[in-house]
Amino acid sequence: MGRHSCCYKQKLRKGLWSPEEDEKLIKHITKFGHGCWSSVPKLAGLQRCGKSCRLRWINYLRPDLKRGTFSQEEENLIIELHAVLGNRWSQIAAQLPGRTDNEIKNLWNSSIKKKLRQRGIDPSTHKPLSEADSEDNKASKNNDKTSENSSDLSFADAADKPPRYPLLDNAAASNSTQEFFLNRLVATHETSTATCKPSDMSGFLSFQHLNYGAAPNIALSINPNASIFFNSTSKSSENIISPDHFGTTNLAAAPPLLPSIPSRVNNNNNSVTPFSVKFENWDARASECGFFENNAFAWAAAEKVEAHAQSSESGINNPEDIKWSEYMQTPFSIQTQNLGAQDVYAAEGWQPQQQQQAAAAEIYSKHFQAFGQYS
DNA sequence: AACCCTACCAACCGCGCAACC
DNA sequence: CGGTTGCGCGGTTGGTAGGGT
Repeated sequence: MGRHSCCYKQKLRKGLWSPEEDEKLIKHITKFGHGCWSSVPKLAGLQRCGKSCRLRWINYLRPDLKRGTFSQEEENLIIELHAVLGNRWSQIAAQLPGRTDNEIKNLWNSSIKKKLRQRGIDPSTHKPLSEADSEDNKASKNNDKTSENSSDLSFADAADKPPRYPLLDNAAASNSTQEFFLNRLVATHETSTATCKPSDMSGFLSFQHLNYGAAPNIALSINPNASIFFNSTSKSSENIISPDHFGTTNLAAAPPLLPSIPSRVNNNNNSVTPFSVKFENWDARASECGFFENNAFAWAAAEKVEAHAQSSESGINNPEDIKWSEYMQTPFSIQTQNLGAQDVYAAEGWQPQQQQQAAAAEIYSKHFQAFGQYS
């Protein structure tokens, strides 16, 4: 206590990040890594505090971020993990590749909490509300009008039943939730001797153990040969995707799972997969980092191919996050005249999407007005 | 058209912890 | 060994969009 916030220093910008700031930060980190965060803004030419830069990178600019809407499987997993871990968002996020603690926290507070209550489940205790009510006030019998609708949550039963968490049911039917996860933690630490990180719970839920065969949407292929550029300076909690992050002992022997994340698929709005586009468009492509040369993000391309195939087959339109195109794709497409996003997509078996780009450009210009305060 | 309300989410803030000096 | 620094986490805030009246 008592320490001054770094942002109290004079002339440090606060508030929303402009595309130019994002560009500076990304360029700097892709070239040099973040190293000491406090030195990043100076080296990158930003009038921000290091803390702000770190936050922006972790929550928004990191190339391995998935973004887009959460799948039902992801929501269920969050609920299950929250039942065990509580509000330890970073640990929950560690089990959801491409998701940030901030993102999960926001989802929890804005959506999941409400859904749980509607289903008669206390979001803090994960017990039926009727149970909690009877503890608080035995006289009040809360007859739920909450179970009138069909559930968005696959596990949710009526309020008078305890909540069911199918992943846990499948994996450890006889165990309590807490016991199951604790057992998983112990087992993982015992078996993954070489790579298990002691300081956190990374890998305590491998995808196989989480029965992701039943939840393939969160699967992720790992290229075991890929070295991650930021590994040397990143701590596990930053969730830079690395092979040992998902339970090395299991994944090493397992064939790579082809990712399919439906939330990223959209035929109408925008199907931009941010990092493959933006990084290949500018300096990082030619830089020394080998960020893409080593195929660390091969899954992204594979995902696009499969996602596109799925969307073509099913004709299902899913909501898609277009922020990346707002901030990144459009301006960089303009800057790089020889290699536009269309070329990248074409090269990777992805359809050129001029119309989507136009839509993104429109939205970008719309959002850009919001940055007028800085200009 | 204007206002209000709600939901969403990016960003900030304060704190704890660990490493460093 | 105590102070300082830097990082990460969780809680909270504030801006914006969208829907309703």
